Amino acid sequence: MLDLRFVRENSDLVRKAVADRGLEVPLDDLLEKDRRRRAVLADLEEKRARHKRGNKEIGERMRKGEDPVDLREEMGALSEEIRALEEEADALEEAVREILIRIPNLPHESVPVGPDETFNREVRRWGEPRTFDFQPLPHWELGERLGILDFQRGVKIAESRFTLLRDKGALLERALINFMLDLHTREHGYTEVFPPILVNEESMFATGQLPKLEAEMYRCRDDVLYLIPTAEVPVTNIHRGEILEEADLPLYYCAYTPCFRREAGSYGRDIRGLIRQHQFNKVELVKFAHPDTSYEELEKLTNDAEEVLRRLGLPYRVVALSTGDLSFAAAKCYDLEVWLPSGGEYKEISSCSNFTDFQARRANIRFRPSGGGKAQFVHTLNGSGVAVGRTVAAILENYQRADGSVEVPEALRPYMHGLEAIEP
RNA sequence: GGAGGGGUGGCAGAGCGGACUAAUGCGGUGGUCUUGAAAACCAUUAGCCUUCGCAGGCUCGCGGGUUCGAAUCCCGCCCCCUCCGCCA
Repeated sequence: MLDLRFVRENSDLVRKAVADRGLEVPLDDLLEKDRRRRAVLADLEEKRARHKRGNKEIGERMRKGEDPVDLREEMGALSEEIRALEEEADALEEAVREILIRIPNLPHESVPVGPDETFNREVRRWGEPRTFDFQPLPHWELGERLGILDFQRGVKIAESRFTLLRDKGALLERALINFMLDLHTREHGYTEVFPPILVNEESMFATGQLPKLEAEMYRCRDDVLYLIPTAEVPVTNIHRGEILEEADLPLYYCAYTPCFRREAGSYGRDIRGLIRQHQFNKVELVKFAHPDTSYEELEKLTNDAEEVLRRLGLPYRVVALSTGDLSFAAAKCYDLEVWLPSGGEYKEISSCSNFTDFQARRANIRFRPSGGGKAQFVHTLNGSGVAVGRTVAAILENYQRADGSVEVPEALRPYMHGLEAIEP
Protein backbone atom coordinates (compact mmCIF):
# COMPACT_ATOMS: atom_id res chain seq x y z
CA MET A 1 0.00 0.00 0.00
CA LEU A 2 1.21 3.45 -0.83
CA ASP A 3 1.04 6.39 1.56
CA LEU A 4 -2.18 8.31 0.86
CA ARG A 5 -0.43 11.62 1.37
CA PHE A 6 2.24 10.60 -1.10
CA VAL A 7 -0.39 9.64 -3.66
CA ARG A 8 -2.17 12.95 -3.08
CA GLU A 9 1.00 14.96 -3.61
CA ASN A 10 2.55 12.88 -6.40
CA SER A 11 -0.45 11.76 -8.41
CA ASP A 12 1.37 12.10 -11.75
CA LEU A 13 4.18 9.86 -10.57
CA VAL A 14 1.71 7.24 -9.37
CA ARG A 15 -0.27 7.50 -12.58
CA LYS A 16 2.85 6.82 -14.63
CA ALA A 17 3.96 3.93 -12.42
CA VAL A 18 0.60 2.21 -12.72
CA ALA A 19 0.58 2.75 -16.48
CA ASP A 20 4.13 1.33 -16.78
CA ARG A 21 2.85 -1.86 -15.19
CA GLY A 22 0.10 -2.01 -17.76
CA LEU A 23 -2.58 -1.57 -15.10
CA GLU A 24 -5.41 0.82 -14.52
CA VAL A 25 -6.48 2.37 -11.26
CA PRO A 26 -9.28 4.93 -10.71
CA LEU A 27 -6.85 7.48 -9.40
CA ASP A 28 -8.97 10.57 -10.13
CA ASP A 29 -11.83 8.96 -8.29
CA LEU A 30 -9.55 8.40 -5.33
CA LEU A 31 -8.28 11.98 -5.33
CA GLU A 32 -11.79 13.39 -5.56
CA LYS A 33 -13.10 11.21 -2.72
CA ASP A 34 -10.07 12.07 -0.64
CA ARG A 35 -10.76 15.78 -1.13
CA ARG A 36 -14.37 15.36 -0.11
CA ARG A 37 -13.43 13.26 2.88
CA ARG A 38 -11.12 15.94 4.23
CA ALA A 39 -13.80 18.60 3.77
CA VAL A 40 -16.36 16.50 5.63
CA LEU A 41 -13.81 15.75 8.33
CA ALA A 42 -13.12 19.44 8.98
CA ASP A 43 -16.83 20.07 9.46
CA LEU A 44 -17.25 16.96 11.58
CA GLU A 45 -14.40 17.77 13.92
CA GLU A 46 -15.63 21.30 14.48
CA LYS A 47 -19.04 19.92 15.47
CA ARG A 48 -17.51 17.25 17.68
CA ALA A 49 -15.48 19.86 19.54
CA ARG A 50 -18.65 21.89 20.15
CA HIS A 51 -20.47 18.74 21.28
CA LYS A 52 -17.73 17.91 23.73
CA ARG A 53 -17.74 21.37 25.27
CA GLY A 54 -21.54 21.34 25.57
CA ASN A 55 -21.61 17.96 27.28
CA LYS A 56 -18.98 19.06 29.72
CA GLU A 57 -21.11 22.05 30.59
CA ILE A 58 -24.17 19.84 31.15
CA GLY A 59 -22.13 17.79 33.58
CA GLU A 60 -21.01 20.86 35.46
CA ARG A 61 -24.50 22.33 35.69
CA MET A 62 -26.06 19.06 36.79
CA ARG A 63 -23.54 18.83 39.57
CA LYS A 64 -24.81 22.22 40.72
CA GLY A 65 -28.33 20.81 40.82
CA GLU A 66 -29.61 22.36 37.58
CA ASP A 67 -31.15 20.51 34.66
CA PRO A 68 -30.19 22.40 31.48
CA VAL A 69 -33.01 21.09 29.28
CA ASP A 70 -32.34 23.50 26.41
CA LEU A 71 -28.67 22.55 26.23
CA ARG A 72 -29.50 18.85 26.40
CA GLU A 73 -31.84 19.26 23.45
CA GLU A 74 -29.26 21.25 21.51
CA MET A 75 -26.63 18.59 22.10
CA GLY A 76 -29.10 15.91 21.08
CA ALA A 77 -29.65 17.61 17.74
CA LEU A 78 -25.92 18.16 17.29
CA SER A 79 -25.39 14.48 18.03
CA GLU A 80 -27.64 13.60 15.10
CA GLU A 81 -25.68 15.86 12.75
CA ILE A 82 -22.41 14.33 13.94
CA ARG A 83 -23.72 10.85 13.34
CA ALA A 84 -24.67 11.72 9.77
CA LEU A 85 -21.29 13.31 9.08
CA GLU A 86 -19.49 10.33 10.59
CA GLU A 87 -21.32 8.02 8.27
CA GLU A 88 -20.37 10.14 5.30
CA ALA A 89 -16.73 10.39 6.37
CA ASP A 90 -16.51 6.63 7.05
CA ALA A 91 -18.02 5.80 3.68
CA LEU A 92 -15.56 8.10 1.90
CA GLU A 93 -12.61 6.75 3.86
CA GLU A 94 -13.60 3.21 3.01
CA ALA A 95 -13.99 4.11 -0.66
CA VAL A 96 -10.56 5.74 -0.69
CA ARG A 97 -9.02 2.73 1.02
CA GLU A 98 -10.63 0.29 -1.39
CA ILE A 99 -8.86 2.04 -4.24
CA LEU A 100 -5.62 2.63 -2.34
CA ILE A 101 -5.07 -1.02 -1.39
CA ARG A 102 -5.35 -1.96 -5.06
CA ILE A 103 -2.63 0.41 -6.23
CA PRO A 104 0.59 -1.55 -6.84
CA ASN A 105 3.98 -0.53 -5.50
CA LEU A 106 6.05 2.05 -7.40
CA PRO A 107 8.77 0.38 -9.48
CA HIS A 108 12.32 1.45 -8.68
CA GLU A 109 13.98 3.72 -11.24
CA SER A 110 16.34 0.91 -12.28
CA VAL A 111 13.48 -1.36 -13.33
CA PRO A 112 13.23 -1.83 -17.11
CA VAL A 113 10.03 -0.25 -18.42
CA GLY A 114 7.88 -2.45 -20.60
CA PRO A 115 4.47 -4.12 -20.72
CA ASP A 116 5.52 -7.78 -20.34
CA GLU A 117 8.31 -10.28 -19.74
CA THR A 118 9.88 -9.69 -23.13
CA PHE A 119 11.19 -6.44 -21.63
CA ASN A 120 12.95 -8.23 -18.78
CA ARG A 121 16.69 -7.64 -18.82
CA GLU A 122 19.26 -10.36 -18.32
CA VAL A 123 21.78 -9.18 -15.74
CA ARG A 124 24.31 -12.03 -15.67
CA ARG A 125 24.88 -15.70 -16.34
CA TRP A 126 26.74 -18.33 -14.40
CA GLY A 127 27.89 -21.73 -15.64
CA GLU A 128 27.83 -23.33 -19.06
CA PRO A 129 24.85 -25.44 -20.08
CA ARG A 130 26.20 -28.93 -20.50
CA THR A 131 26.34 -30.58 -23.93
CA PHE A 132 25.18 -34.19 -24.00
CA ASP A 133 26.61 -36.95 -26.17
CA PHE A 134 23.28 -38.76 -25.80
CA GLN A 135 19.65 -37.73 -25.92
CA PRO A 136 18.91 -36.22 -22.49
CA LEU A 137 15.57 -37.06 -20.91
CA PRO A 138 13.16 -34.71 -19.20
CA HIS A 139 13.16 -35.07 -15.41
CA TRP A 140 9.71 -36.67 -15.25
CA GLU A 141 10.88 -39.57 -17.41
CA LEU A 142 14.12 -39.91 -15.47
CA GLY A 143 12.26 -39.79 -12.18
CA GLU A 144 9.73 -42.41 -13.17
CA ARG A 145 12.41 -44.74 -14.54
CA LEU A 146 14.41 -44.37 -11.33
CA GLY A 147 11.31 -45.03 -9.26
CA ILE A 148 11.70 -41.81 -7.32
CA LEU A 149 8.87 -39.73 -8.82
CA ASP A 150 5.38 -41.24 -8.84
CA PHE A 151 3.04 -38.89 -10.66
CA GLN A 152 0.14 -41.31 -11.06
CA ARG A 153 -0.14 -42.03 -7.39
CA GLY A 154 0.15 -38.34 -6.57
CA VAL A 155 -2.91 -37.80 -8.70
CA LYS A 156 -4.71 -40.73 -7.09
CA ILE A 157 -4.05 -39.48 -3.56
CA ALA A 158 -4.86 -35.83 -4.30
CA GLU A 159 -5.35 -34.62 -7.86
CA SER A 160 -3.23 -33.55 -10.81
CA ARG A 161 -0.19 -31.43 -9.99
CA PHE A 162 0.51 -33.46 -6.84
CA THR A 163 3.42 -35.90 -6.82
CA LEU A 164 4.56 -38.73 -4.59
CA LEU A 165 8.31 -38.79 -3.93
CA ARG A 166 9.82 -42.17 -3.21
CA ASP A 167 13.00 -43.54 -1.71
CA LYS A 168 16.01 -41.58 -3.08
CA GLY A 169 13.61 -38.99 -4.46
CA ALA A 170 12.23 -38.26 -1.01
CA LEU A 171 15.78 -38.32 0.34
CA LEU A 172 16.94 -35.88 -2.33
CA GLU A 173 14.12 -33.51 -1.47
CA ARG A 174 14.99 -33.67 2.23
CA ALA A 175 18.72 -33.32 1.51
CA LEU A 176 18.13 -30.17 -0.53
CA ILE A 177 16.06 -28.60 2.24
CA ASN A 178 18.75 -29.28 4.81
CA PHE A 179 21.54 -28.17 2.50
CA MET A 180 19.84 -24.87 1.77
CA LEU A 181 18.93 -24.19 5.40
CA ASP A 182 22.46 -24.96 6.55
CA LEU A 183 23.99 -22.71 3.91
CA HIS A 184 21.81 -19.74 4.80
CA THR A 185 21.93 -20.14 8.56
CA ARG A 186 25.60 -21.07 8.94
CA GLU A 187 27.21 -19.02 6.19
CA HIS A 188 24.80 -16.21 5.27
CA GLY A 189 23.64 -15.16 8.73
CA TYR A 190 19.94 -15.98 8.56
CA THR A 191 17.92 -17.12 11.57
CA GLU A 192 15.93 -20.25 10.90
CA VAL A 193 12.23 -20.24 11.73
CA PHE A 194 9.46 -22.74 11.18
CA PRO A 195 6.20 -20.79 10.96
CA PRO A 196 2.52 -21.75 10.81
CA ILE A 197 1.52 -23.02 7.37
CA LEU A 198 -2.07 -21.81 7.78
CA VAL A 199 -2.46 -18.07 8.25
CA ASN A 200 -5.31 -15.66 8.87
CA GLU A 201 -6.67 -12.91 6.63
CA GLU A 202 -4.67 -10.13 8.28
CA SER A 203 -1.44 -11.90 7.43
CA MET A 204 -2.49 -12.47 3.83
CA PHE A 205 -3.49 -8.84 3.50
CA ALA A 206 -0.25 -7.58 5.02
CA THR A 207 1.98 -9.12 2.37
CA GLY A 208 -0.40 -8.25 -0.45
CA GLN A 209 -1.89 -11.67 -1.34
CA LEU A 210 -5.31 -10.40 -0.32
CA PRO A 211 -7.46 -9.10 -1.76
CA LYS A 212 -5.95 -9.51 -5.22
CA LEU A 213 -4.89 -13.17 -5.25
CA GLU A 214 -7.78 -14.71 -3.35
CA ALA A 215 -8.46 -17.17 -6.19
CA GLU A 216 -4.86 -18.44 -6.06
CA MET A 217 -5.11 -19.74 -2.52
CA TYR A 218 -6.51 -22.74 -0.73
CA ARG A 219 -8.87 -21.83 2.09
CA CYS A 220 -10.16 -23.91 4.96
CA ARG A 221 -13.86 -24.64 4.92
CA ASP A 222 -14.72 -24.10 8.58
CA ASP A 223 -12.08 -21.59 9.61
CA VAL A 224 -10.95 -18.33 8.06
CA LEU A 225 -7.44 -19.63 7.45
CA TYR A 226 -5.48 -19.96 4.23
CA LEU A 227 -2.73 -22.38 3.25
CA ILE A 228 0.35 -20.29 2.58
CA PRO A 229 1.44 -19.85 -1.05
CA THR A 230 4.95 -18.96 0.20
CA ALA A 231 6.75 -18.64 3.55
CA GLU A 232 7.01 -14.94 2.75
CA VAL A 233 3.55 -14.58 4.29
CA PRO A 234 4.05 -16.03 7.79
CA VAL A 235 7.67 -14.90 8.09
CA THR A 236 7.03 -11.29 7.10
CA ASN A 237 4.12 -11.29 9.52
CA ILE A 238 6.42 -12.23 12.40
CA HIS A 239 6.83 -8.53 13.07
CA ARG A 240 3.40 -7.29 12.02
CA GLY A 241 2.29 -4.41 14.23
CA GLU A 242 5.68 -4.13 15.89
CA ILE A 243 8.18 -1.33 16.32
CA LEU A 244 11.72 -2.63 15.93
CA GLU A 245 14.95 -1.05 17.14
CA GLU A 246 17.02 0.60 14.42
CA ALA A 247 20.14 -1.04 15.83
CA ASP A 248 18.58 -4.48 15.27
CA LEU A 249 18.21 -3.90 11.52
CA PRO A 250 18.62 -5.62 9.20
CA LEU A 251 16.91 -8.81 10.43
CA TYR A 252 17.48 -11.96 8.36
CA TYR A 253 15.16 -14.95 8.51
CA CYS A 254 15.00 -18.13 6.53
CA ALA A 255 12.34 -20.79 6.61
CA TYR A 256 11.59 -24.08 4.99
CA THR A 257 7.87 -24.58 4.38
CA PRO A 258 5.59 -26.39 2.01
CA CYS A 259 3.73 -23.96 -0.27
CA PHE A 260 0.27 -24.34 -1.78
CA ARG A 261 -1.04 -22.67 -4.91
CA ARG A 262 -4.22 -23.35 -6.84
CA GLU A 263 -2.59 -22.27 -10.10
CA ALA A 264 -5.94 -21.01 -11.29
CA GLY A 265 -5.70 -19.98 -14.92
CA SER A 266 -2.54 -21.92 -15.78
CA TYR A 267 -4.34 -25.04 -17.05
CA GLY A 268 -2.12 -25.87 -19.97
CA ARG A 269 1.21 -24.72 -18.57
CA ASP A 270 3.97 -27.04 -17.40
CA ILE A 271 1.52 -29.88 -17.09
CA ARG A 272 4.21 -32.56 -16.87
CA GLY A 273 6.75 -33.00 -14.13
CA LEU A 274 7.61 -31.07 -11.02
CA ILE A 275 7.68 -27.55 -12.42
CA ARG A 276 4.17 -26.41 -11.56
CA GLN A 277 2.70 -28.21 -8.58
CA HIS A 278 -0.14 -27.34 -6.24
CA GLN A 279 2.11 -28.30 -3.33
CA PHE A 280 5.84 -27.70 -3.32
CA ASN A 281 8.65 -27.14 -0.86
CA LYS A 282 10.61 -23.94 -0.68
CA VAL A 283 13.32 -22.43 1.46
CA GLU A 284 12.56 -18.74 1.74
CA LEU A 285 14.75 -15.80 2.71
CA VAL A 286 13.13 -12.77 4.35
CA LYS A 287 14.72 -9.51 5.43
CA PHE A 288 13.58 -6.51 7.42
CA ALA A 289 15.90 -3.72 6.36
CA HIS A 290 16.59 -0.05 6.92
CA PRO A 291 15.18 2.07 4.06
CA ASP A 292 18.65 3.45 3.31
CA THR A 293 20.18 0.05 2.62
CA SER A 294 17.33 -2.04 1.24
CA TYR A 295 18.63 -2.08 -2.33
CA GLU A 296 22.06 -3.23 -1.18
CA GLU A 297 20.27 -5.88 0.85
CA LEU A 298 18.43 -6.98 -2.29
CA GLU A 299 21.74 -7.53 -4.10
CA LYS A 300 23.07 -9.54 -1.15
CA LEU A 301 19.89 -11.57 -0.84
CA THR A 302 19.95 -12.39 -4.53
CA ASN A 303 23.57 -13.45 -4.21
CA ASP A 304 22.69 -15.69 -1.24
CA ALA A 305 20.07 -17.44 -3.37
CA GLU A 306 22.50 -17.73 -6.31
CA GLU A 307 25.04 -19.39 -4.03
CA VAL A 308 22.68 -22.37 -3.70
CA LEU A 309 22.79 -22.91 -7.46
CA ARG A 310 26.54 -22.35 -7.69
CA ARG A 311 27.25 -24.92 -4.96
CA LEU A 312 25.01 -27.38 -6.74
CA GLY A 313 26.74 -26.63 -10.03
CA LEU A 314 23.53 -25.67 -11.81
CA PRO A 315 23.91 -23.13 -14.65
CA TYR A 316 21.63 -20.15 -14.22
CA ARG A 317 21.01 -16.58 -15.20
CA VAL A 318 19.71 -13.58 -13.34
CA VAL A 319 16.95 -11.49 -14.88
CA ALA A 320 15.70 -8.07 -13.79
CA LEU A 321 11.93 -8.06 -14.22
CA SER A 322 10.34 -5.29 -16.23
CA THR A 323 7.54 -3.09 -14.92
CA GLY A 324 4.96 -5.23 -16.68
CA ASP A 325 6.21 -8.46 -15.10
CA LEU A 326 6.74 -7.13 -11.59
CA SER A 327 4.47 -8.51 -8.88
CA PHE A 328 1.93 -6.26 -7.17
CA ALA A 329 3.90 -5.49 -4.00
CA ALA A 330 7.43 -5.42 -5.45
CA ALA A 331 9.43 -2.31 -6.30
CA LYS A 332 12.22 -4.36 -7.86
CA CYS A 333 12.67 -8.03 -8.53
CA TYR A 334 15.37 -10.37 -9.83
CA ASP A 335 14.37 -13.80 -11.05
CA LEU A 336 16.93 -16.58 -10.90
CA GLU A 337 16.45 -18.95 -13.80
CA VAL A 338 18.05 -22.38 -13.81
CA TRP A 339 19.04 -24.21 -16.97
CA LEU A 340 16.70 -27.07 -17.86
CA PRO A 341 18.01 -29.24 -20.72
CA SER A 342 14.56 -30.75 -21.40
CA GLY A 343 13.18 -27.43 -22.55
CA GLY A 344 16.52 -26.04 -23.65
CA GLU A 345 15.73 -22.94 -21.66
CA TYR A 346 16.21 -21.16 -18.38
CA LYS A 347 13.33 -21.63 -15.92
CA GLU A 348 12.47 -19.53 -12.89
CA ILE A 349 13.66 -21.11 -9.66
CA SER A 350 13.79 -18.08 -7.40
CA SER A 351 12.34 -14.62 -7.23
CA CYS A 352 14.09 -11.99 -5.10
CA SER A 353 12.25 -8.77 -4.38
CA ASN A 354 12.47 -5.51 -2.51
CA PHE A 355 9.00 -4.44 -1.42
CA THR A 356 10.29 -1.18 0.10
CA ASP A 357 7.72 0.08 2.62
CA PHE A 358 4.74 -1.32 0.69
CA GLN A 359 4.20 -4.43 2.82
CA ALA A 360 5.46 -2.71 5.96
CA ARG A 361 2.72 -0.11 5.64
CA ARG A 362 0.04 -2.76 5.17
CA ALA A 363 1.54 -4.77 8.04
CA ASN A 364 2.45 -1.74 10.17
CA ILE A 365 6.06 -2.80 10.74
CA ARG A 366 8.21 0.12 11.83
CA PHE A 367 11.48 0.92 13.52
CA ARG A 368 12.40 3.54 16.06
CA PRO A 369 15.39 5.65 14.92
CA SER A 370 18.31 5.33 17.34
CA GLY A 371 18.51 9.09 17.77
CA GLY A 372 14.83 9.16 18.76
CA GLY A 373 11.95 10.56 16.76
CA LYS A 374 9.03 9.16 14.86
CA ALA A 375 8.88 5.49 14.04
CA GLN A 376 9.40 4.82 10.30
CA PHE A 377 8.35 1.91 8.15
CA VAL A 378 11.01 -0.71 7.54
CA HIS A 379 11.67 -2.14 4.10
CA THR A 380 10.82 -5.80 3.60
CA LEU A 381 12.53 -8.13 1.14
CA ASN A 382 12.30 -11.74 0.31
CA GLY A 383 13.46 -14.34 -2.13
CA SER A 384 13.35 -18.06 -2.66
CA GLY A 385 16.52 -19.67 -1.61
CA VAL A 386 15.43 -21.69 -3.57
CA ALA A 387 12.36 -23.63 -4.78
CA VAL A 388 13.09 -27.25 -3.89
CA GLY A 389 10.92 -29.11 -6.42
CA ARG A 390 12.37 -27.22 -9.35
CA THR A 391 15.85 -27.86 -7.98
CA VAL A 392 15.13 -31.58 -7.99
CA ALA A 393 14.05 -31.28 -11.63
CA ALA A 394 17.19 -29.31 -12.49
CA ILE A 395 19.51 -31.80 -10.78
CA LEU A 396 17.91 -34.80 -12.46
CA GLU A 397 18.18 -33.22 -15.89
CA ASN A 398 21.60 -31.61 -15.58
CA TYR A 399 23.29 -34.52 -13.79
CA GLN A 400 21.80 -37.36 -15.81
CA ARG A 401 24.03 -40.00 -17.42
CA ALA A 402 23.60 -42.03 -20.55
CA ASP A 403 22.51 -45.12 -18.56
CA GLY A 404 19.61 -43.23 -16.97
CA SER A 405 21.30 -42.84 -13.58
CA VAL A 406 21.81 -39.42 -12.01
CA GLU A 407 24.97 -38.23 -10.35
CA VAL A 408 24.49 -36.57 -6.95
CA PRO A 409 26.07 -33.09 -6.85
CA GLU A 410 29.03 -33.14 -4.51
CA ALA A 411 27.66 -30.51 -2.16
CA LEU A 412 24.65 -32.72 -1.55
CA ARG A 413 26.42 -35.98 -0.79
CA PRO A 414 26.93 -35.31 2.93
CA TYR A 415 23.19 -34.87 3.12
CA MET A 416 22.51 -38.16 1.30
CA HIS A 417 24.61 -40.55 3.36
CA GLY A 418 27.50 -40.20 0.91
CA LEU A 419 25.45 -41.40 -2.04
CA GLU A 420 27.24 -40.57 -5.31
CA ALA A 421 24.52 -41.45 -7.77
CA ILE A 422 20.85 -42.38 -7.95
CA GLU A 423 20.55 -45.57 -9.94
CA PRO A 424 17.58 -47.66 -11.05
C1' G B 1 -16.65 -29.28 22.27
C1' G B 2 -18.48 -27.94 27.76
C1' A B 3 -18.00 -24.63 32.23
C1' G B 4 -15.84 -20.41 34.40
C1' G B 5 -12.54 -16.00 34.32
C1' G B 6 -10.49 -12.02 31.55
C1' G B 7 -8.91 -8.28 27.36
C1' U B 8 -7.20 -0.57 29.84
C1' G B 9 -0.63 3.02 27.74
C1' G B 10 6.24 -0.74 26.68
C1' C B 11 4.69 -3.98 31.13
C1' A B 12 1.80 -4.56 35.68
C1' G B 13 -2.71 -2.65 37.33
C1' A B 14 -6.92 0.85 39.30
C1' G B 15 -11.25 2.92 37.34
C1' C B 16 -17.26 0.26 36.34
C1' G B 17 -22.44 6.79 33.56
C1' G B 18 -20.37 13.54 33.84
C1' A B 19 -12.91 16.74 36.73
C1' C B 20 -10.92 10.12 32.51
C1' U B 21 -7.24 15.81 30.18
C1' A B 22 -7.13 7.39 32.36
C1' A B 23 -4.74 6.89 39.08
C1' U B 24 -0.52 4.28 40.91
C1' G B 25 3.75 1.20 40.30
C1' C B 26 7.61 -0.90 37.19
C1' G B 27 10.52 -0.27 32.95
C1' G B 28 12.71 3.54 29.29
C1' U B 29 14.95 8.49 28.47
C1' G B 30 17.13 13.17 30.29
C1' G B 31 18.85 15.75 34.59
C1' U B 32 20.51 16.69 39.98
C1' C B 33 23.75 14.34 43.44
C1' U B 34 28.50 11.04 42.96
C1' U B 35 35.54 9.87 41.55
C1' G B 36 32.26 6.22 38.95
C1' A B 37 27.96 3.40 39.84
C1' A B 38 23.73 2.21 42.81
C1' A B 39 20.07 4.54 45.68
C1' A B 40 17.28 8.92 46.20
C1' C B 41 15.06 13.13 44.01
C1' C B 42 13.20 16.12 39.65
C1' A B 43 11.44 16.03 34.74
C1' U B 44 9.81 13.28 30.75
C1' U B 45 7.82 8.87 28.60
C1' A B 46 1.45 6.21 22.79
C1' G B 47 -0.29 6.14 18.10
C1' C B 48 -3.18 7.98 14.20
C1' C B 49 -6.18 11.69 11.36
C1' U B 50 -7.29 16.89 9.61
C1' U B 51 -4.41 21.51 9.31
C1' C B 52 0.80 25.93 6.25
C1' G B 53 0.23 26.73 11.41
C1' C B 54 -2.58 27.71 15.79
C1' A B 55 -5.46 24.10 17.14
C1' G B 56 -8.94 20.28 16.90
C1' G B 57 -10.46 15.26 16.59
C1' C B 58 -10.12 9.76 17.10
C1' U B 59 -8.35 5.43 19.71
C1' C B 60 -9.58 1.61 26.87
C1' G B 61 -9.95 -6.13 22.03
C1' C B 62 -13.55 -5.31 17.45
C1' G B 63 -18.50 -3.90 15.74
C1' G B 64 -23.42 -2.24 16.88
C1' G B 65 -26.96 -0.06 20.55
C1' U B 66 -28.89 3.02 24.93
C1' U B 67 -27.85 8.28 26.59
C1' C B 68 -27.28 15.28 26.19
C1' G B 69 -22.80 12.30 27.73
C1' A B 70 -19.85 5.39 27.66
C1' A B 71 -13.40 2.61 29.55
C1' U B 72 -17.95 2.26 32.63
C1' C B 73 -24.71 -0.04 30.85
C1' C B 74 -26.97 -3.58 26.79
C1' C B 75 -26.29 -6.93 22.30
C1' G B 76 -23.10 -9.56 18.80
C1' C B 77 -18.17 -11.09 17.41
C1' C B 78 -12.85 -12.05 18.10
C1' C B 79 -8.84 -13.35 21.15
C1' C B 80 -6.38 -15.01 25.74
C1' C B 81 -6.28 -17.79 30.52
C1' U B 82 -8.03 -21.88 33.99
C1' C B 83 -10.57 -26.54 34.60
C1' C B 84 -13.10 -30.77 32.12
C1' G B 85 -13.59 -33.80 27.61
C1' C B 86 -11.20 -35.36 23.02
C1' C B 87 -6.45 -35.83 20.70
C1' A B 88 -0.57 -36.33 17.70
